[in-house]
Amino acid sequence: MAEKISKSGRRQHATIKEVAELAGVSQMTVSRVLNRRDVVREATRARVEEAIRELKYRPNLLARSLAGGNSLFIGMIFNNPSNSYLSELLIGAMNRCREAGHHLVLEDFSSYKEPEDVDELVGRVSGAGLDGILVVPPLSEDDLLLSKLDEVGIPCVLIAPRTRSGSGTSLSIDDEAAAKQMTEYLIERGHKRIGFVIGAEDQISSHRRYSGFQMAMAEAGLEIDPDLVRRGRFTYRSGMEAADRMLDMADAPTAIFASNDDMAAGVIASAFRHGKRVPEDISVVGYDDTPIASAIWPQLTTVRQPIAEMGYQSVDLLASFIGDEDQAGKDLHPVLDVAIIERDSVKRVS
Amino acid sequence: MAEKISKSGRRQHATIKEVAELAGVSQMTVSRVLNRRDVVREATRARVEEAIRELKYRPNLLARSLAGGNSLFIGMIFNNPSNSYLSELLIGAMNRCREAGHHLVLEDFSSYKEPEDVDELVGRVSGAGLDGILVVPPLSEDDLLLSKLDEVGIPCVLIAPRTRSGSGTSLSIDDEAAAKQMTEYLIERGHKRIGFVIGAEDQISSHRRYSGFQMAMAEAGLEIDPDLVRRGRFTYRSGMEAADRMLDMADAPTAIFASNDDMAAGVIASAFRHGKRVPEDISVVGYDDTPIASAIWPQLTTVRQPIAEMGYQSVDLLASFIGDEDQAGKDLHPVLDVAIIERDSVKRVS
DNA sequence: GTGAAAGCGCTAACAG
DNA sequence: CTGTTAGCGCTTTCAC
Repeated sequence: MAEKISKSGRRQHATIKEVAELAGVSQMTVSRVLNRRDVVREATRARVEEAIRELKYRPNLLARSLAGGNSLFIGMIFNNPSNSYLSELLIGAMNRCREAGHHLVLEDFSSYKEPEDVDELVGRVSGAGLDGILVVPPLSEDDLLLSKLDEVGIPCVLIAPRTRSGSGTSLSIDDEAAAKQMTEYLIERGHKRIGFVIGAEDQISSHRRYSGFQMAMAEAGLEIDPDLVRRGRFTYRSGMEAADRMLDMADAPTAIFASNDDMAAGVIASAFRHGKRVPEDISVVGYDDTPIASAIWPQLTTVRQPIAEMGYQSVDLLASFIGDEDQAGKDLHPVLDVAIIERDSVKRVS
Repeated sequence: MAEKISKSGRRQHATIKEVAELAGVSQMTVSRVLNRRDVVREATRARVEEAIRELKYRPNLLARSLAGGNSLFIGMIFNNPSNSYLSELLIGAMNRCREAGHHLVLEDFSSYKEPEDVDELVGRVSGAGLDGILVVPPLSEDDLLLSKLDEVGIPCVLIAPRTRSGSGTSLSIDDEAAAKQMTEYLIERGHKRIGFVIGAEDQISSHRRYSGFQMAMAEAGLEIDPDLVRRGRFTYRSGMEAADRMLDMADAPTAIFASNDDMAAGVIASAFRHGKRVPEDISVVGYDDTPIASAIWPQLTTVRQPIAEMGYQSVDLLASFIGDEDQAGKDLHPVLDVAIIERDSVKRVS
């Protein structure tokens, strides 16, 4: 280790200047091979790369952003800090921010309970010198907040918002297609009497997921028994209650599709209370692939959203929205695909 | 809004130079009032502060850290990206990093499955020019990884590690005291026959939590029935199985303390299968306050760790460890306090 | 008390 | 293809 140690005991990293000296070129040339801009001659590039390796040089991101002048301060607002969804979003967003030299600033909006709170909170982000904001659900479904944000004119990317319109940009996943796919998965495995637990009435994803279920059933020529469709509130308990009603029926379903994992876990609890085994006596599927899906037993077959990917892309979306005057020709509301995660809660019936 | 807009359409923030001009002083003076170093004369300071307000000036953190020369690149390694624990830790750490001008770099170690993987992974962080590393559990309990990290000589803060010793620093919470407190909570509410589900054998927190349980029982003069102590694996299913055995007994416990929330949820599922109501027929408590604790029904009374606070403090701990030559007189292994979160899974018995 | 100069490490603009 | 000259916005000397 030939590293210099400053008086503070910190490691000094090699700088571009030292690399340039070792390679016998100018700083600019080093900078060029780093950024692969114009083609540096093969021979010089090799020398520079050798020097970089030797000195274990790593570009200083701070200096890079400062000099480059194109580094955004991006805020991320959320109201549920203890949430695995947030954790994945954060990872995706941070990774992209680091790559692109942007800076992510977290703003906790947990204290937002009453409509009166919104002004203070929005003031906090608008006065913070942020270049743009990433709005994490369920904040992205809050019309009051959204309109206030729009008022102060700060660029926003809404993550999984209620609607895909609006003055800003948004990033969503196709709930309808996903629910349709999951229903088809059940149908392919021989299920015909399928129960469905709808989510909370005020969340748009509830409707879209139910609609996907309806589409798949219709396409397969299967009938939906109205008694097998119950509304829940996206909570464990509401899922349990919904299932209680279905399983009390003489002609109980062979499978239940709950609109999220919490409710699906509640459905499984209800099955236990009714002396039924999962998946032998009844198949259960969820949606979201939250930690509860793999925590419970049997582990839940469910729908997984590419959450980290959304975090990653949301940064780019915001950056391109801020960077360009004209938004023409750009997809301001991209939609991402989901995947079915097969675990142990579904069984084929004959 | 008198903001200048660059050709790229980005907002230009006011700089220290503009503030200085408006206030009729030098940049240096502005810098001084910002950093509250030596006392700037009251009158000048007022002028500067007025200018700052007028221009909505916010110091550029990039430039500040670059010039200051004291800004760390801190890595955070984890192996479970979809985890609410990580999300809170991240929030705490990021907030402190922003305040202190440090940079947090996330490194996903999920691919670490076999001992062979460790060298490549450690190489990734040691070659990345990081000043230090925050090790998130359960990585902080992995002796192989820890020794490799030690070998390459990169400063680490271990979050909730197996032991409080070691060459680096660590941050933990007092599992034993917390479990003792929770047991006392149950005892105060009249419970005498209390079941306990131990966690996975290889995790040190399992032992500490059980030990806290034993201490409280002993101090209260209560006996521990060996049949009421079962080992689980920190999973839902293992909690369910452990409770199955206890609830099959003629003399079933009136309360069960599971060493984490997943197992507690499994205990509740087992109670359902045995036709018991929670908390009317049996009280159940967990540990961790993960999302599952408030997702299930009834909501779990549990122990909450100050996770975000740990993230926050871990950054300072690392920074002070890196910054100073002599570690004398500093607490290298601080221990944080926990809190009991009262919800609906406990009932007083007479 | 306050200011002027120099530079943190890098990249943009223009030369050559 | 490569080097030179300027800064990015701030803080650190060291003067006054």
